[in-house]
Amino acid sequence: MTVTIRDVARASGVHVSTVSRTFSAPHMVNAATRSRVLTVAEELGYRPNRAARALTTGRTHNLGLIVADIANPFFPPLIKAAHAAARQRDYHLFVADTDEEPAAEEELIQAFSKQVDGVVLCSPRSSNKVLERLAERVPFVVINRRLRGAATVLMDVGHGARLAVEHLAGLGHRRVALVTGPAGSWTSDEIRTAAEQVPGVELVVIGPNPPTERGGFGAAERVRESGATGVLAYNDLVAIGLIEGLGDLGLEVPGDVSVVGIDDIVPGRLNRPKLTTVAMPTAAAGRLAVDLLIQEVAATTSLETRLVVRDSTAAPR
Amino acid sequence: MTVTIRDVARASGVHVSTVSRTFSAPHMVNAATRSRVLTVAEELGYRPNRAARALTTGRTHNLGLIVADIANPFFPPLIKAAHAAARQRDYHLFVADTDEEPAAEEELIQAFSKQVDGVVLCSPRSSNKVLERLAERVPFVVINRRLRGAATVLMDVGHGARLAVEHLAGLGHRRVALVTGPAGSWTSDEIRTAAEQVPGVELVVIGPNPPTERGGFGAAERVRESGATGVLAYNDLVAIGLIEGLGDLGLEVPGDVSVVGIDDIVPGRLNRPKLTTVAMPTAAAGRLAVDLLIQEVAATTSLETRLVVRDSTAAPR
DNA sequence: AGGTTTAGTGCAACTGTTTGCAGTCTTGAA
DNA sequence: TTCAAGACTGCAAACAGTTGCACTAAACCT
Repeated sequence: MTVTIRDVARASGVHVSTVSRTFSAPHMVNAATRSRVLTVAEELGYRPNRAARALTTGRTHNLGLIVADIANPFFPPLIKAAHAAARQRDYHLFVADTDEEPAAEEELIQAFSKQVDGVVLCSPRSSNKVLERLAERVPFVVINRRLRGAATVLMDVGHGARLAVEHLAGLGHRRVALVTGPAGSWTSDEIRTAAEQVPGVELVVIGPNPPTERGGFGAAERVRESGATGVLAYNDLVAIGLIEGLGDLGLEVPGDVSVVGIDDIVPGRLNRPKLTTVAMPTAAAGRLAVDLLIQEVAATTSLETRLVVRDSTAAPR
Repeated sequence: MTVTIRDVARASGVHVSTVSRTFSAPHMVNAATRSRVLTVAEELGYRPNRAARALTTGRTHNLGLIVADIANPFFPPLIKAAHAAARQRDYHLFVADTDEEPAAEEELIQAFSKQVDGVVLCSPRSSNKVLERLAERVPFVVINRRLRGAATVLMDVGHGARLAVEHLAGLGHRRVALVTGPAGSWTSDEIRTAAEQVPGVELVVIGPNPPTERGGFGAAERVRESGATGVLAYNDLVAIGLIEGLGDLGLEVPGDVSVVGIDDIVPGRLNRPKLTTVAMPTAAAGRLAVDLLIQEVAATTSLETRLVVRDSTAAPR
């Protein structure tokens, strides 16, 4: 049988409320009593039941984290950091995967609402209207999306994209292709408008493309036709696929064309050539998101991105 | 304020117990009453409070999943599959990361114990003694480890390793190096004993090595010295690092030496050359583990591994 | 017609904690 | 010495459900 607060109370000769307080408000109980209760609790192997506690306090000490696809290499570092931040304050973390389905997103938030103190929603696919309604049921923080009434954590891709194009320009590339992501993607737009602002380079836009390796692979032909010597890809997966596609076309990277990705996922670091990329602070975002949630502040924060130069970029022939 | 079972009861003119039953034992309530209660509940936006339910029933409908490192590419597919399996039966999943620390493992299980109906423990680092004691507090299923009294899901690396070495032998390699993992690793031993059983190849063991890219990189020199033309690496990360190290030494893969990895992680699929590897059924393992947990069966299952031949292996020069 | 089952519902106790209120006992100050 | 203020601690009512038991009424059998 599980040992409860009553067992501890009986065994240490005090009332249950005293036992309760030694755990949830230690300063309210006499030092001697407290230590006696604690040792008895230790002996009996007592651990407070969080569900019961949640019932009265309304706080569960649980958080929810919803991502589009756990297996997409972009997310694990974010999940890991969020988990670490949560544990640090003694919170537990539900992790959920929507499989890119907006409906699952809504469903999950509903299901979580009674069971968590807040949820962090990563790159949500649902409409603003839906999210705003949901935000009334449970506190939110949204990563990578602006949402009225919710705390948001943004990563400044625009800045990174500009750095990337400037890097290419600095190497001497005059014509650079932008291999975009899916139509209507907020990120894709950010990248594009930022890239367009760099003087001295002619930008040719190739897209929309699926945000995957296959998407990049499929764009290789058009990149060659464009005559661009430098490429900024929607993300690392696209960049890696593109490099492979270019290889099949007989084009070397970075010899014939330079390509830079965005995200800085692990496969990019391991790939050959090692990918030059815009590092997204996913870990920082995950950590910050849970901090905002726990402290219940409704700020909207923007995180810096930076350029990581590796081996997939060089001066043009 | 949140709407409770009592609100629904009042609004539909029945007792709370009837409302309770329409949700937890629908067959016990008259069809007409049931539908009335349901529509009222819908109107009011009622959702059962799982924490409260857990208090009386003792079942939380939550599961815990503990892995060594969320950001290690080996785990995300497993986590994703476990999550999907859990959702399918309306369970939620806590995910936790031990950062490779055995102490964190124990701590997490303790913390979970009151809050979940079971936990799946992936490649645990704790001692059997500790785990067996913990198994009394909460049902377990362990992946990748034999443990008395707990359901276990094993992946048959040995079989895969044999296939890999046979593949190399079939290509004509007579001398193959085994780049092992950390000393005392169960997996490492499995691989070795299986590899030794393949006739017609001379096996040279190189190790122990850290189970990382750097570990593989560092072993390149010794691989060259060994004179082996084929290599089986402890895992894909090691294989990838090794390929890079060999490259730095002027050795081409698969031209000069063939290498096969183990795990089939995403970076291996994306790498150039694409990695020949032993595919571990991590997704199946995750799914199976939660199924075992939910059905409370204490079986010990073994999952098949298979060889995926890609571009990092070829006949020797 | 009378007895027995059965379906449906209500009652109230219980799950493990928290917490506002009230009581007791010291302690310090006037 | 008296009174007020603390410091502890106990009491009991929540929190949101579930469930064994009892009760009623209808249906079913002889």
